[in-house]
Amino acid sequence: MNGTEIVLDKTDLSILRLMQENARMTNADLARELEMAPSAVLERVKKLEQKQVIVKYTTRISPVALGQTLLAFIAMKSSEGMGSNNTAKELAKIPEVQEVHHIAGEDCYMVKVRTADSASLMDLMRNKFSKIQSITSTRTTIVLETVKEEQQLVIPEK
Amino acid sequence: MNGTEIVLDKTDLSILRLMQENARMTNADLARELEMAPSAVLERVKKLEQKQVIVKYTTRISPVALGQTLLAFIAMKSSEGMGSNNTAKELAKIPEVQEVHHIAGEDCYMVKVRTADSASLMDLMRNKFSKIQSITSTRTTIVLETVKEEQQLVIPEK
DNA sequence: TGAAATTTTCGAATTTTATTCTAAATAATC
DNA sequence: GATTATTTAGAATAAAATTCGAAAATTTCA
Repeated sequence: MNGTEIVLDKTDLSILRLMQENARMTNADLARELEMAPSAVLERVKKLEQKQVIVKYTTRISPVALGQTLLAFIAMKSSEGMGSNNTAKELAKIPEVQEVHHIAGEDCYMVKVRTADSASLMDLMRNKFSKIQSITSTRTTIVLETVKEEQQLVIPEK
Repeated sequence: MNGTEIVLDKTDLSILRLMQENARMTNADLARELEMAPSAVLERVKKLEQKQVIVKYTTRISPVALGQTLLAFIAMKSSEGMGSNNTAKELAKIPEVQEVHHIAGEDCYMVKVRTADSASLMDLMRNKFSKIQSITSTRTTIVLETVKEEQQLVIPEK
């Protein structure tokens, strides 16, 4: 046994499904939807937060509205030993780096980066990535158009 | 002139910065933070929603808690003409597909998929992807470990 | 420039929601 | 099947959301 195992019942899943769709839904509305007392629902939500099932409530902002029109995936190789992931941690510190994944296969990391334009991506590579010694190579793929981008999970009924 | 151009002042950016960090922050707290009347802040938030600067309020849920432990990037080639993006639209309909990007270079699309395990990814490929005739090849990269995953934008001061 | 028009902000009033707490009900344990 | 732990409900109170009219600030353009 692990002690960390998390049991989620039907009600929890419904809460998660509703909250995933609209994080600003009021507790009262949630209660109405689930046909429960607001106090009971609140209790559950707090537990989901405590158990870290709910990681964060966040607002999705249009990148275009903020002039952040460049998105790129960068496959990177690193010279570090397989055990350590210092390279990844260094990459993760950079705000423009939205994702860092350790991947199977030829390359070591898959990195997702969002910046204003290609000039600022170049900046980033020159001033940040180049400072991370362990990176031995990068292969950048520019996104021309994004058709879908979300991280909604598929939440089972039960 | 475009008519669609969006002007965001310092206050708007502060609102976005705070809301991006915590979508469930109360309007009252926002107002206190910005040292403004709640009614004025509310007005701004509503406008940001209307202008689609705020796209969505969403709850980030731990994939592990829901047993969704497999993440993969799939680079795809498609036989469709350059103008159309029907393939992408079909891919976007699949709930397990979190992202679909049209990319520059050899491949046509970069697709991000999250499922329970490798078996369900196989399922997905057999039962969904294979139904999309225009897909001519796929190259799947499995994520071994995710070090960072968010889509927080870097919001300028002014 | 400066008057008119538009937008933004404020503050007070009202409705709604969040939160707390105790007791009852339900579920789990041994 | 009795005991223990957990969950729920309901009522009470504190806090927040929302509305709206008026003042202030900003923008427009003659």
